[in-house]
Amino acid sequence: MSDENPGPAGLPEYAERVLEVAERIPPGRVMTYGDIAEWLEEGGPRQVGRAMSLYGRAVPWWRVVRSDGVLLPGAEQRALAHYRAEGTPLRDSAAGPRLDMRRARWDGSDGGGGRLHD
DNA sequence: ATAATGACGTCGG
DNA sequence: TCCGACGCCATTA
Repeated sequence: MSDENPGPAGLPEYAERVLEVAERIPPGRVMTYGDIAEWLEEGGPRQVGRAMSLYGRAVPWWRVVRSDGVLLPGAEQRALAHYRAEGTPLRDSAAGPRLDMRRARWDGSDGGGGRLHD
């Protein structure tokens, strides 16, 4: 049987962990698919992306982004509105606004002294 | 079992 | 900066 091991919330355990991290990302900051995978020490960027596409609608999905800072295809306007509202660092490129990963990327550590950037 | 697909990532040109 | 080729890995066809 194609078992998915649904957790208490009714979704696969792995997806549940991904969503848990996504909810942890502070406003104005973002995390990449790859970073979340490493942080979980399980799966890879594509698995995180899959989990988000299937179950991520209930969490701040706009804070989970690609490493190159490209806005989520198909939801660019929605994402942009959130970024502006949260003050997420953006960058202007010829093709349009992109995330300024250098400043927006969050490593998973809380602000309490554990910041590695900036 | 093999091939194609996807909310990815890195590298070379 | 932009674009294509490859690598990666679970799911689908």
